[in-house]
Amino acid sequence: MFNKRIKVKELLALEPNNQEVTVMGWVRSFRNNQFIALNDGSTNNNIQIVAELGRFDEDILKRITTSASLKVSGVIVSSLGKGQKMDLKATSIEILGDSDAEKYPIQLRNRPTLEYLREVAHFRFRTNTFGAVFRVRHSLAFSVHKFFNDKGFVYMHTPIITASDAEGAGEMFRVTTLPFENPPKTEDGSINFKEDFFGRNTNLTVSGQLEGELAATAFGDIYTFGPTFRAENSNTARHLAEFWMIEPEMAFCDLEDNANLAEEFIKYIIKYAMDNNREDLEFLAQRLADEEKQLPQDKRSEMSLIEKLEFVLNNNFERLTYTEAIDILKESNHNKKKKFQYPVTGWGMDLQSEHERYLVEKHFKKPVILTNYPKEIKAFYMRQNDDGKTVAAMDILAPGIGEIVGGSQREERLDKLEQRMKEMNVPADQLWWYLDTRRFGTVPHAGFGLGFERMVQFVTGMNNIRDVIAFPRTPKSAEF
RNA sequence: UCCUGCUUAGCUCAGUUGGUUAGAGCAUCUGACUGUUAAUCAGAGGGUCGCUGGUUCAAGUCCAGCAGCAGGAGCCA
Repeated sequence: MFNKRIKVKELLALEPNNQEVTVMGWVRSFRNNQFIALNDGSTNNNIQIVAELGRFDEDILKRITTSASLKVSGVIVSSLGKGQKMDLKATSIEILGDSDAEKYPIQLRNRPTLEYLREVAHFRFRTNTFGAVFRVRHSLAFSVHKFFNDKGFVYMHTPIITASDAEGAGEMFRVTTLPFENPPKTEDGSINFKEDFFGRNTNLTVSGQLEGELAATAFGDIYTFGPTFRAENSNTARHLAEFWMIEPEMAFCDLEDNANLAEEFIKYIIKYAMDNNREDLEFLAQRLADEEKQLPQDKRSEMSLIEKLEFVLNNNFERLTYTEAIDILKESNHNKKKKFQYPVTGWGMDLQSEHERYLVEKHFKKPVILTNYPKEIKAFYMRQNDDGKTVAAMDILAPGIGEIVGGSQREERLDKLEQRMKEMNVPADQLWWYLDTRRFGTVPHAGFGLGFERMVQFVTGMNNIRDVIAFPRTPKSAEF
């Protein structure tokens, strides 16, 4: 009979009037042999349980240790203390699970570092920071579905295992049941994938986009939201080997429609979190401010986390073309004083992180949508513009995070697409099904990919992507 | 993968020009106190100084290799 419990979040919303309630949760602290701060994950706020002196056996009190799990019944009364409006005056305390204080790895008074908490990721949800981060993450994920559902998009589950490595979005993880020792070989000595489970070489997906395009040419508007895998040896605060990506794809849609949707979408999910996770965001804002106190003045954020999110909601994203961005960079004092590590050589160059950061953080100081990149530095499926030099690509750059969205209008003209694939050595025969959509009822269409964890980073202010996913997979790390 | 830095108690960190028995705060344990808010006070226990090798009379300290972690870069979302 656990369903009689009230969640702490609901409980704290009540007016104390001697109501009898039962709560269950984990001990955050036990002060003065009398006051238990109990948390159940519904909110970072704890319910203070008062175990009146002499009312409970010494051997029960001794077992009330950090992170022990309790079932507590009692009545709620106005608190005599200052830190909270109500107390739960306990009539019964049941220890559901002991927690050996000598061995439990997180003692909150030690102010454990984020790095340390990654080593005990199975318990880090029991801290305020990760409680807030993962409740916000949930809201963002939920609002993604709500946003698209309300617009009539169809949610597609694109395959996790794929046979095409055609997009070239990065190194892939191989999926196989062949034995490591003595795999079957062909006559020329290479591995014979005909004998593998799928009868061909298969990998974990690096993007659901190509399959998404197939669905968009029937449903009109679709989106995917699923795990994505990149076997790159990237060791940064914004890369994971396993991450979640949202990829809408819209038929009858051009680059401008695409950018409009992306901006509306980002603002929508931020607004949703602001409306539904205010307390958690305020906590995270304070956490970030405290963390930045250690930094020199010029490295601190100009705005608080909340102010930054409000600013994003209330201002249009800056839109400019790649060509305009190069001009701004070239004319910038930063460049003239040769302060870029990679000099701005001119049109055609790929933008380095430092260039993107300059545009977003120094020049415009808000999210930027960059469009119409040189075709040489972009993927084969992007629609060629009439100038013959650029493609209808779009990247959205966010302050502090960098590229958060990458998208484009897709090349819907079969001849142009085939020509580009040939130029870029993309095997057209493997992608016959993709090309078929251009043969039968092709339509102008567009879409983008949004890295979910980077979005969570942006909203929570967490600097390291490993701290916004429950169990991060990075090179040399997959413990949990 | 490249560059830089770090690795000393359960956690966060000091540790001088190489020198005898390696320190602190917090946590933990024991006791006291009891309307606390990261409770407070007193005491106690707790270390193969990341690993391997080298230099030296002597290495936590110097050198080399390896590993892990962090930050930056590249690749990207």
